[in-house]
Amino acid sequence: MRWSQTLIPTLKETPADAEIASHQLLLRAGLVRKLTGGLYTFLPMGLRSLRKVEQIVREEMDRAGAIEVLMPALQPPEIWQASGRYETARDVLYKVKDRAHKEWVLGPTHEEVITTLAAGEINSYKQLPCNFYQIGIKFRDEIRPRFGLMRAKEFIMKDAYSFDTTDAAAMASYQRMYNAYGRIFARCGLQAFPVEADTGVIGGNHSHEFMVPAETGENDIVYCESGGYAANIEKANSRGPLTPTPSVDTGAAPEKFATPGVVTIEALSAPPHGVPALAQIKTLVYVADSQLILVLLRGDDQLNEAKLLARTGATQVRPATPAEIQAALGASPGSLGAVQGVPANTRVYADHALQGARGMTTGANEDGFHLRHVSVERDIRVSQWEDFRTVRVGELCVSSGLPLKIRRGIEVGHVFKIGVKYSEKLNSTFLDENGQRQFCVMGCYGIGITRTLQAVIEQGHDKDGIVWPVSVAPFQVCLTPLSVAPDSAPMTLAVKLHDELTAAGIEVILDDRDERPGVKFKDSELVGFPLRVNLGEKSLAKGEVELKPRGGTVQMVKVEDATAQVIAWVKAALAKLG
RNA sequence: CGGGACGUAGCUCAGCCUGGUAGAGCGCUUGGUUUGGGGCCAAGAAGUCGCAGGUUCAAAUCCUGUCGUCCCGACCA
Repeated sequence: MRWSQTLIPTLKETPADAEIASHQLLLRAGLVRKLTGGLYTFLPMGLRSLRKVEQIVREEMDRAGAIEVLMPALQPPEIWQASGRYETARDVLYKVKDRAHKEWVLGPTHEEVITTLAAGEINSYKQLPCNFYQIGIKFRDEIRPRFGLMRAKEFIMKDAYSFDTTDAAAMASYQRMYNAYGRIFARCGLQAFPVEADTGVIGGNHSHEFMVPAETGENDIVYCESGGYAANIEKANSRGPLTPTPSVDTGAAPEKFATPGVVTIEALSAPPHGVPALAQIKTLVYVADSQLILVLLRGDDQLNEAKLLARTGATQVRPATPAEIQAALGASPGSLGAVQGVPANTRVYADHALQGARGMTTGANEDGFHLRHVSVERDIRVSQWEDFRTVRVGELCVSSGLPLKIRRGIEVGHVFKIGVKYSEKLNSTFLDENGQRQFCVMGCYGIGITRTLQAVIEQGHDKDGIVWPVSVAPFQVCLTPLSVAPDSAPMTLAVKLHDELTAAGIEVILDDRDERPGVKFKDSELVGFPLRVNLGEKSLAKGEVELKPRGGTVQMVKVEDATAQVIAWVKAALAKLG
């Protein structure tokens, strides 16, 4: 390939609407162009890298025994109604109408479609286990697309769905995908590691996310330095708060006292009241699937809504409005408490940190008053004790006892064991050895292909541009003749190397532009080709060319050895990635 | 959906406060020069100042509305 025969529109200046390095470089290196918010066109170099990530994923899926299919993006709403997600996922569903005004859904994911397929095609335990995958476009009505390809309205995903006869067999399928994911990210040159994850709207009970550590990531990862524990903060737990909750039994009964204008934990902890946050009870009112519930936490803890969703088993939770709170409890936010005035049919959830708590202070359910000397288990009708709090840095790891740390990460993959949620709803069954009809046990496995591509850039760049792993670079080698006159020595040799390397299966781009050396060097470094071969009159006079690895130092090579040396360099670099 | 910032040439931006002939750098075109790290000189093309109203003799500039972009939050399979 010749540089002048493709489209590589590099930019000297940073586009104003790109915030993070990888997004800026996608634009500056001419890999993509924005059509509008959250929608991008892939240009030739971006497309080549995208195809390489896809190919790595495809090879590893095939190796793991998964079967490639391709499902429609346009889907009938009926299967979404059947699964229940027409409602629960409505916020991200794009809906379109045809000329007869019938509604269709643009698929944000494909559990419904694959399960419908399996319901029709899988009838016997002899057909199981099986695992179908596809690489295709997903549509999600994101509230806020951002960071280029990281969170887009339309993106490319590899999704796989396993079907098994039993829970144990499903775990084996899950483990195969988990292992394949490790290989995939390693081959992409990415440092990605698995963390325990919340299962969210997809449902299920066992899940890991693959995270690329990056300050610009949108997830908080809680991890233990022992290496034995890592979890998304939505899922993470610890041995509890570092400071003990008050638990001395004074025998005193709850006592109402006036706190005019005091409506925050912080205000109550300040003079004149001076009640430390950890000795307060935070009373939150939520609506879980239209059911009003109370959630009690220690005053200095933060509610983890993902845990609330999981522990209550609700499909949706949201904070109650002030009007709903007033109607149910007769007080305003800031003066709420669960000691008195809670309707008998209202479930009261409490966090474990409050178990055994005595001498606590909480709202009196009367504006302008609080209660002191509250013993949680004596004075409050708690329906259910659960872990609802958000873990904080420094708390102790449940297994190792070491202090936990938190860092940011980009989620590039996610594996779930789903169970029978979709097979029940969409009737995916098989007959077992005894002729009994059973539901298929499912798992689902996603990799954000476009996001992975950008994560590679986020992890691999320097001040000059992208530093591609050789496995996903748009071209492995860039030939840079410093003179491009057709019969000049540099150009003649460049053409010869280009043809020899291409014949040997090396991916080569020949920078045949009549530009000054500085421009060509800067561009090749911006786009990030792993190996550049400089062909200039000076070194050619000595019978040599220069090999310049991206981010490395120049190595002089005899002209007659150049082809073999380049091939060896590429092979060695690929081998390192596994 | 709440909070904030911003829409002026392909890109990055100035001009707006204090209304009066539309600007710079990069990029692009042409010519010259240069030739191992985005070189230099000269000439040139290119903008309904996001859009719609309003105020005014006169609006990029002031006012109102609207659309879009980016950031923070909420949300997130």
